[in-house]
Amino acid sequence: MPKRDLGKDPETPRSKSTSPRPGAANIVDVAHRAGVSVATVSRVMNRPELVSPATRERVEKAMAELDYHVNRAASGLRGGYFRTVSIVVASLSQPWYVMLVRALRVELERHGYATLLYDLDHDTSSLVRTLESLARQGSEGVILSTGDRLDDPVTVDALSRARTRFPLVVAGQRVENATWPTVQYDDRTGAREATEHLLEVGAEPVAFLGGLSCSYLGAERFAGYADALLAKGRDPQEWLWPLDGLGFAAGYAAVQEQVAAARIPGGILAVNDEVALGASRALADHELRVPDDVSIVGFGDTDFLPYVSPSLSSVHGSVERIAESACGAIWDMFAGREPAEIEIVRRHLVRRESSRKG
Amino acid sequence: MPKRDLGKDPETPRSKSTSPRPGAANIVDVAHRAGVSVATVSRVMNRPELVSPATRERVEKAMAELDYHVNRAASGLRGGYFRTVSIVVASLSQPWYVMLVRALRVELERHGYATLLYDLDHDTSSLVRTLESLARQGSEGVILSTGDRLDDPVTVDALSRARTRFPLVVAGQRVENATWPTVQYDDRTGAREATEHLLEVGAEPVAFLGGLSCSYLGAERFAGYADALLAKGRDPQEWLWPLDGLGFAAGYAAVQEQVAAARIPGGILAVNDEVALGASRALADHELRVPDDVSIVGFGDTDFLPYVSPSLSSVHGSVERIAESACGAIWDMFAGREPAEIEIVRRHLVRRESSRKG
DNA sequence: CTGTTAGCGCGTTCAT
DNA sequence: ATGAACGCGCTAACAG
Repeated sequence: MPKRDLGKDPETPRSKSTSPRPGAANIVDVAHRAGVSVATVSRVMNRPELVSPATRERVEKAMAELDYHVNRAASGLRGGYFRTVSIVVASLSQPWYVMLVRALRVELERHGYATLLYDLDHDTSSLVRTLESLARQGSEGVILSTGDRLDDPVTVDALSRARTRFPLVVAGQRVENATWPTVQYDDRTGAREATEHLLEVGAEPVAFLGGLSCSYLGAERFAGYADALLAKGRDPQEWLWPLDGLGFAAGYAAVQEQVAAARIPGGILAVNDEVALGASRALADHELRVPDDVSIVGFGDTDFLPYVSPSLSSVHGSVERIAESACGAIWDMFAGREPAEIEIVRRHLVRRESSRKG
Repeated sequence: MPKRDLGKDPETPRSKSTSPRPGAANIVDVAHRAGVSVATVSRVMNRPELVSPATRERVEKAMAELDYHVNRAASGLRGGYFRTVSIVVASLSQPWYVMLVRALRVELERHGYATLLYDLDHDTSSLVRTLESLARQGSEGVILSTGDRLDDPVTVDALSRARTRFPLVVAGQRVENATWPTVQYDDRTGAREATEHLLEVGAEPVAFLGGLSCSYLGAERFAGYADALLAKGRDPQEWLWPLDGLGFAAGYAAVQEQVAAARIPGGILAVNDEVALGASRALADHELRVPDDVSIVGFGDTDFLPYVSPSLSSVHGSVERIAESACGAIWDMFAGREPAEIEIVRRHLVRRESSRKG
């Protein structure tokens, strides 16, 4: 297997600039201009506390005058770091992952790190490939977030090997016997509470709208749903509705199909907010009113929920906390410390019109 | 002004790994194992046609066995390229920019390029700072997309200087006398057609919901709106509604305020889809029906539009075309060719429930 | 507090 | 078709 990482497409033109930018100032130029050695310039950038204020000022002036910017390649080569972290997400078509990327970026930027972005588009083989090529792409660490199942042997192997190459933290799920740090929501409890809420407002029976086969999140949320139903002596399998995809269209199609078959529940717990909105629209198209006929609760508490009609209830969880924890684990690993193995972020239900007492 | 790009926060732990990964194989190891010189290994990676098939195979086998991955830092240092492009967007809170990022990533990945992501969050000073630090962050080129005004002297200067440091393409707007290549939508025509459509369905008067002061896009779309109104002898200023922000909440608040003041139009052209949805909800909260009382058209044709109630009409424009053109310009510049100065992508209206003949 | 110096891993001549 | 050797710009020892 060839290990070429670069420009596989012969059509792709390659950058001509063999040496960086012709007129660009380098550290030697700055040192010269400031009348100091390159080491001092380097210190001003990396360990300013070791340089006298007067010297530091001279150097900084020289840097400004020459429009100097450190060369990341040289810096990374010598120092072994890049001040760059990779984020790998399941799919940017899902708003929650976008929220996560935003939160992570803020956190990373705050610490002076740049962000490399990868989008798997729910393709597992793409995960393995991405992990493989991430090896030396120039990022110091990787934050992976996906709700898709990660526990098949090939993926676990890829993840384990990746872990030996760079700090890796997985946001969103926990794999048995996994060796990497994990941050995730308490999805099971969140789903149980949401289901209990639906039962409380009399929205029976409650259907669970979410695919399970290849979704870790779906399975986890279904487990919480099942907890609530079993406590009431109901069969959780009876109103388990399969879903083909995780977007608006999938939610719409699934509900459309069930309702057309005259299967009409009192409430729907959707695996995410997009599916919930799709479901809501499908119900509307069948003259079913939300929440009077059918209540709906989604997952994620995405920003559009208050503005759709009816506004959608959803299970909230702080994405900032996830981001902070994930970055915290990364900083720990950078520092050679052992990160906390698992961090669980609590969820809570946000009630809106779609699940009011009807 | 100090030019430090790295870890400003003293609290941030720094990566310990002085040399990359301890056990990582490098090009020397591969050469040794394959019984060739490092030059040959390099050729296998970069100019495989110059290596005999037999040798190539031996080298590739060695690379696989050693789990070798080229070191981007060293490669970039020597070769002056990174196979990385930076994307800078106005705000990831707006779905259109997310769509753009997705499309760009696909295009870049297809050509073997990684993606660095920056989010300005509509902060102009942040743009200047970002551009500044992008200088040598390790990306070969920059694609900037924002609808915020770029034509103040400081920004233009920052952009012009950036352009001397790396290939830069601006997606979304054109600045007079600008020296950088631009790809953008034909927003003015799109807005005119949307307004004409609203007039056709009898949704008069038509209000324009969009801030102009700091938004290039707002101004452009207003111009198209004004074109249509002026052709009918209407005053475009009369129903120009200011907007504080560009999200759901801003659209909601603006319409809420106008309606509370008993200013009720027959139609609303919103500067984007989020604003349109916020507006739609505000109308609903005032017992105004869409489209029977008020029609709405947005901009962007975001994916949730068909699933809200009523579904929202919107001005569509191919984000893939924008992405392709932007990348095309980047490849041109990489190859030393002059890119096309301006590329305009056509728009067209997608009619949905919110602007049906009422 | 500051200067000197040795590589980091790779791509590229220029040899052969 | 292949190899030897140089140096890209920077950081981190170490020396002073």
